[in-house]
Amino acid sequence: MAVAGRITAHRDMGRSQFMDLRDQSGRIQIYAQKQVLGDAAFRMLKEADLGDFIGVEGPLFTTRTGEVSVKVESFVFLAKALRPPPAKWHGLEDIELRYRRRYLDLMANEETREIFLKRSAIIHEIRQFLHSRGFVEVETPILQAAAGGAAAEPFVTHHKALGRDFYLRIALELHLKRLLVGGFDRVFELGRVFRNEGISRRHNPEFTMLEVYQAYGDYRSMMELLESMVCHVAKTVLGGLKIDHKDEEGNVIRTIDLTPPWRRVPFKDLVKEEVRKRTGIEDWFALNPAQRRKTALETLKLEGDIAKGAEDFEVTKAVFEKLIEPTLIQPTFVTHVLREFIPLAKVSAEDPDTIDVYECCINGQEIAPAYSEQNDPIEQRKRLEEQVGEERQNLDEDFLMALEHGMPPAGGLGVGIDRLCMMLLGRPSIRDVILFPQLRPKN
RNA sequence: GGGUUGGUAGCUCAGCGGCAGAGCAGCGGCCUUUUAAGCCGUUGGUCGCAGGUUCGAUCCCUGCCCAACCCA
Repeated sequence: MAVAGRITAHRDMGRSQFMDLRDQSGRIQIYAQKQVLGDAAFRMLKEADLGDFIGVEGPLFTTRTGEVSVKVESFVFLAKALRPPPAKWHGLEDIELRYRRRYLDLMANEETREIFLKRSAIIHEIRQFLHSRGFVEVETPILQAAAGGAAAEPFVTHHKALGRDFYLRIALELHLKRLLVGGFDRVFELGRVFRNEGISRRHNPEFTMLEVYQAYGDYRSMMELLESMVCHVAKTVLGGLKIDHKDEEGNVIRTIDLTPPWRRVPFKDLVKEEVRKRTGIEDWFALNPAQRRKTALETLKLEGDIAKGAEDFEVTKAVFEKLIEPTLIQPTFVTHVLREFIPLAKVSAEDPDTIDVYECCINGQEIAPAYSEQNDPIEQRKRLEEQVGEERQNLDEDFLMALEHGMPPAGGLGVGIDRLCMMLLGRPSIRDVILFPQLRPKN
């Protein structure tokens, strides 16, 4: 038997010694005896520190207490640790150190290793699922001359040779749609996007996004796709569709039930009902913009959530995001979202104020929006020009030109992978599911 | 941005005006089936940073840095 790994514990008995070796696959105990190794070699093995890596050879045997162990006949030093590992019993509890020096957290805490092994499995199963449905995985530029596809502040960087600034992408959308124009009917990209915003329990400035586009589909087919994909992942990685979230004492604080079909409810119905419950106003959307603003600020107490110059639709958006989204714990497709929210989606035939879009909320957070993609080049130009206003340099002219060559009707889906992991793994902070979350640099 | 809590040895923490402490890790011993091994001994500090009050500050005050949580 030959094994190698890091020394994580040693129990010195004088003329014999037990050690625990660990690698990614687990832990094994080794047993060394002076009588077997000889004075010099035995002494050298005892010199090894916690954290060192060694390889040992020898037969397997079972100890008096029943543990299968390797009896060391020979060993070799593989690597030296100059600094000690975190304490064996308490592990590493300091939350700041766990984020800043994740390697120590991984060394010390089994739970952390579990989370990131499962995150890896989740991403693997997402790829499996999409491949099985004929989707092609692609990679598109991260450095972009104009950052489009979402309303978010981009990071700016600089290309020396070209002598100009570039933006880090804030979404994958516009390049994937170019591929639809090019004839790739089923594409997806799983990659990092960057948004120049604050850091919180739910926001990391760089995060992982999945976007999927399916020609000849629409937002309804994207419901089936998302439901099936998330259920596939939950079954294969977690073994079931019911997910318990626990507090720090291990008490179950909520159970998320992913059993399809998920609830479907129009955006306006949700807002009307919530406003009626809180204010008695029968129809929020029958109010005029001034009344809406006054109600939101004074009765609903959203003064901090609505900017001074906020547009009317942003007032309604704040009502949804602050008062309704946090209550959507069980999977819910919020459909028929107001058209101003997303300029890249098709207007709904049923209600021209709204678009063929859903926002899928689970665990009190928006996890995935999807829409019937706007593919009318003239309408698309109009909507994007309205959105950017005077700032024409933010208009992606190449994308608009691509659309003019004809894009098939398509359903598109975006999934915040980090938030999906939070939901599936029951973690309350995005930092718990990102290996190296962004913190303020120390010193 | 505001509030609350925290930052003391490598790790986990106590101490809260009067010599800087414990457990684990480390180091030196004893111990040939242990597993949080055990026993004896022992080293280790910019008490987050900078000022202030005081005979004397880890402790009280002010400012700043970092973090977690809550609020906006």
